[in-house]
Amino acid sequence: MQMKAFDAHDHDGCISAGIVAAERHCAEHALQLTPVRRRVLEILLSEHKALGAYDILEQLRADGLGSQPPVAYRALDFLVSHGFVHRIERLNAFVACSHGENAHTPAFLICRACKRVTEAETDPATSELARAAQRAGFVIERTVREAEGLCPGCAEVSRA
Amino acid sequence: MQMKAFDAHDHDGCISAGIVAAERHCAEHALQLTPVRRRVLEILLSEHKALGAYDILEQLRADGLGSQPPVAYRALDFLVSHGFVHRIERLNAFVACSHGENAHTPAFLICRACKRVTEAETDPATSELARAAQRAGFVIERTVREAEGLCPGCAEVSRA
DNA sequence: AAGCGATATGTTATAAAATTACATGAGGTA
DNA sequence: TACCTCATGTAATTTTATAACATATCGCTT
Repeated sequence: MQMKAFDAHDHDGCISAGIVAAERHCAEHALQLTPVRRRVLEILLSEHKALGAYDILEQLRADGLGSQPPVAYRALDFLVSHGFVHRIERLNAFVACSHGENAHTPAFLICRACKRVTEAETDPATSELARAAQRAGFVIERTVREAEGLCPGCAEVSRA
Repeated sequence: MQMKAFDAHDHDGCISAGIVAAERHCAEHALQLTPVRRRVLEILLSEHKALGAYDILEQLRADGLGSQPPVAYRALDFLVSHGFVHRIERLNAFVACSHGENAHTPAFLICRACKRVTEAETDPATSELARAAQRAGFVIERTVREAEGLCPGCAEVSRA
């Protein structure tokens, strides 16, 4: 299991791996990783933090790549719908996926102090949500699992 | 486990039980269940659906109980912070709690067709989120667990 | 090459959700 | 009374998201 966001690591690798994975997936599925989409993904890959659409838009603007909200939202829709980026409902914000390109059911740990977000792979079948749904006869199409709190580093600081 | 929202039931009982539980809790804890707060709780108890703050505000306005957004948001903040109401992050909306007054870690099943929301009690300790947090050394303060899909009734209709 | 459909982007305007800041009011209590 | 706390009233603004319509680009067909 990867849980890089809260640990020191070679972050340049995260960026290039994310871009490469997206490029490959797009090539294989006849999808267009256009300049705007690619740039939005890069922006999100540049830190393990969730960014709001307007934060991203600001950076796009600085790059001369689009200045109106729909530009950012459309790129984000594309990236989210193909699994390159996840939306964090709790924050109305977005993070780059950190699990290569395969479909998955992620859970997120959101540090309220340093704002980093880490993605944990979960087994949807064994979750409480799935069990509750089964008991109720409910057909799940999408789930949101997000925990807010303190990452190891920030928890330690706050105890000190 | 209660999972009333998707089943036929004596709904008047839900409303009065919700109000009574809130009244009692407020009396015991020296909290004020003011007319606006009480009315917002009633509005939310009147259906097992999530309502946006502005939907609620509209009803308050009709009742002459307040017409500006902060009125609704303040009442909702109060009700949420004392556990009488839950916020559904996925919908930016609110539902009345259906589990009496004790603190709990609910999960929600949201039907995208009929819009009803049901609350399932979960054991936070055994959840995927808790396991992931434990592995990472993350201290959870709050969790969001929401599943979107089709309730039993709407799933059947869509299969027909 | 001209025309066509599909996909992506540019731009204006607006909607929806939430908060800030400051004024007012209703109770208790010293 | 004077004061404090809690709750409400109100105006203005900020933040997040979408609708609607125009333009551009690319591949395909004829």
